[in-house]
Amino acid sequence: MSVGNGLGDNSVIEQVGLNISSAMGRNLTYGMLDMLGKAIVTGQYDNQVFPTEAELAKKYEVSRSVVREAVKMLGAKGLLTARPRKGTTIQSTDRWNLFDIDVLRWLLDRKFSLNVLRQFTELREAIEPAAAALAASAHSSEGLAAIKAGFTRMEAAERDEDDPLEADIAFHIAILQASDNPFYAQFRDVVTTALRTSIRFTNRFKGRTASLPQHKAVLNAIANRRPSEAKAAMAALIADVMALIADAERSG
Amino acid sequence: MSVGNGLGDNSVIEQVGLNISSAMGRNLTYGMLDMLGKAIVTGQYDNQVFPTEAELAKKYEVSRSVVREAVKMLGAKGLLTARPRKGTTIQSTDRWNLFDIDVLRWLLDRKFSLNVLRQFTELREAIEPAAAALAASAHSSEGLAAIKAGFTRMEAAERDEDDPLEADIAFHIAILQASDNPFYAQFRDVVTTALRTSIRFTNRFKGRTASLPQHKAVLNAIANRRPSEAKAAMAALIADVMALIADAERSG
DNA sequence: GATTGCACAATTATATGATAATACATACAA
DNA sequence: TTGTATGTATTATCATATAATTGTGCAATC
Repeated sequence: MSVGNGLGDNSVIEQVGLNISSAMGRNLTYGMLDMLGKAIVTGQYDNQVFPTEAELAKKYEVSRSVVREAVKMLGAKGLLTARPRKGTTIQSTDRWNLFDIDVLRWLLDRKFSLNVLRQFTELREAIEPAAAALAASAHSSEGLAAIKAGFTRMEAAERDEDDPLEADIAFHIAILQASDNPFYAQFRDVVTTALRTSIRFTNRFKGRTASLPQHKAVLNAIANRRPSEAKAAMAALIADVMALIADAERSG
Repeated sequence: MSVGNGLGDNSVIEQVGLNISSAMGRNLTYGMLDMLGKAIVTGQYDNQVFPTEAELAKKYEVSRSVVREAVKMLGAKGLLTARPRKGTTIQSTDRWNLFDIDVLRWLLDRKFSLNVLRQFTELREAIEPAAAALAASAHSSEGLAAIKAGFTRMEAAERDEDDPLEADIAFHIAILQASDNPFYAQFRDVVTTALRTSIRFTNRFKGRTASLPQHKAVLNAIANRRPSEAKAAMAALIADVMALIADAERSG
């Protein structure tokens, strides 16, 4: 099945046909989702009209069903919109659902920008202290146990007996969950994704190890049900992260 | 085409067949999305296995393509997941993307959502003061102009020359946008949806009219580039909203 | 009796082709 | 200039067929 259509063959890949194969996802549709999503977010379609269903199907050698379902999912995430006769078009970036983990991952996978990391940390400065305060007043015994477990893992990581990043994440996630507010808990995957990606950066500076005493202060305040203390402790902790980023922005 | 299949005919509607018709959305697929999403969120499938594609297609009298594309969208929003042989299943609520405006709308549309409204306002208590602070230090001239415009609309609404709810929304949205941080700006649609829905509740008590002086304090602080003042003013404003909700929760 | 392997079946996944609906663009008419 | 008809490109919908996946149960084996 030849591919030399009228679209212009500007790359070897295009000539051969982009073989998605379910290696890229759990099936063709999810492979397509990931490939298109990444392409859109990285701006590969910026100065051209987005292809039609038929063109995408031909280019990626999949059926129109696969294309349509992937496009529908990208629509649900705010990246695309489709209209008869008009075609499929990329929505303006302010319509993108940044709290969708796929979108966030695509965003962070691209040429990583300190700017995005800073903006994200600005959000954490609002969310996490508030979550800590809520956790202090509302936590269940299991919630507190999870926070403690996270801290214990951080101590273990200090002794090289656990992964420091995963321990750190576990601690922060546990607090979000302990807030007993689904909107705060919602940031779980977002914080995880963003931290996991940003570690490349922050690792570069310190020998790592997020400050254990600061984390302990947060833990204690929550355990003793002191909301404003927990809030302040968490705010201090994230302020340090922010200072690190500001440093990096200055030094380039 | 008879519908008396083996699914059990427990309602008149089901006997006749649920006619989606594109009146429910811009087309059949979006109608299906809305109908299924609402049904899932309101718990209509809670104690039963979720229907298969074929069953849904028959029940709603649409083709499998329509069902599949709607299901894919609901999957992208975190509500559903599908596996061969296993069928389509509802994901646990902590996987639902609460910052998707459709999901949020379905959540708020259901009865007894005062609790959700309170939890959402707890989030606003963190987000909006921080956004106001950022807006105070980072706002552009257009950003400030939009905030002023929102306030002007609120003044007009006071004189019955504008819709008070829409004016209030415009003010808060403008601040989120002026923060110049896409993660904060992201809350635009969420805040809009939530406020628009919540008006039913808050309307019940006072003649409503969000406090004009309080909003003016926020505006002035931002205009004069005083972040901490803006933050405090906004926090006071939302604390009042929260008090209103707490009142409602007490009185039922 | 427990484990392993195989056949079967249910369900989603994919492909294909046909027709309908939508709405942009153009030409033509008033 | 405005309105109207018509052609046409694209998504929307339907129908049907086949493939892939995987849980279930039965049989074979140890």
